[in-house]
Amino acid sequence: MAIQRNTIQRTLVLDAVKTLKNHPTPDMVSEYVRGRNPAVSRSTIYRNLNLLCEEGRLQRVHVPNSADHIDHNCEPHYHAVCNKCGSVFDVEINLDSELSDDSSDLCSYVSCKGLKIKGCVVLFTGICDNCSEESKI
Amino acid sequence: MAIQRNTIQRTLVLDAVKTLKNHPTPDMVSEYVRGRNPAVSRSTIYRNLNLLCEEGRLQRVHVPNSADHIDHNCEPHYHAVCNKCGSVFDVEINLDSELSDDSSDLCSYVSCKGLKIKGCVVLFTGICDNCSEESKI
DNA sequence: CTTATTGCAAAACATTTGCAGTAAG
DNA sequence: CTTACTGCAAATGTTTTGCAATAAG
Repeated sequence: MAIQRNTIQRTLVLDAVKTLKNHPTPDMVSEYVRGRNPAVSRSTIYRNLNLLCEEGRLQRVHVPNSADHIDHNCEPHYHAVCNKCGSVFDVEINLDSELSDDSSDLCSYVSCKGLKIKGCVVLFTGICDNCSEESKI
Repeated sequence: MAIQRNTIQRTLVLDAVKTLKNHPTPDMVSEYVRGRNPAVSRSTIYRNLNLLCEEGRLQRVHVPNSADHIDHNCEPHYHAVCNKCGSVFDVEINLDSELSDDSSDLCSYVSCKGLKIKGCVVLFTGICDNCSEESKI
């Protein structure tokens, strides 16, 4: 079912992701939304994030061993996750590389017996500045 | 804690993954193991898969919206998942491409503000032959 | 003997769902 | 009015954990 009505809950959810800008998890969205309207339920957060992602107004970032993260930027681009704190960052492509923003380009480099490859998910990993600072102390 | 004892349960778990060869989920491992020894508990399956992966004797393949899959082949290589049935396949690199088996090579193509990139996870997606046959019928 | 390992049941975690009530159009 | 949407509570799927009992070395 597509989006047909503009509820205050829906607006709050979309605004939260756009305001936070930090690839929040549904939980972080929930916390932010509840700060402005404590009555909004967790199910509504999840349902609206799902609908907004399906409509292409938000983008989902799957992170292993963690909740999903939500990106307000729907243009194709890569992400990186901190192995310590789980924060998600946007990644920049080096100008002189063969890699493009569109990860499905990688598909032309590979083949697979028994499966027709259509797309590709890439997630970079590392340690964020915050966490590497902490470990120095 | 590292592996120190060779229990029959541990042997059954390792044998299951090596025999099945199809990147089974813990559930599929459990079913196979229980076919040979119904007393083995699910916790033991999980605990042994975790230990064997930590030791580098098995490899874990994270699949979004699905249980993990376990690979008996620990050499670095890429995987693809069927969007319909969730089966996991090994991917072959085209000989004349810049892509190598080691996904961390991709890291040299990108940079990230606020995070030091160390590695990279790649998962190809598509439709397997079985599922595309089914949809033709 | 010692303690790593097991089985069980319960908990944890992220997310979805059934249903009756509410509100957007 | 109609029915998309919400809130709640309960269920789902996957994995982990506390604890007493077992067994590997």
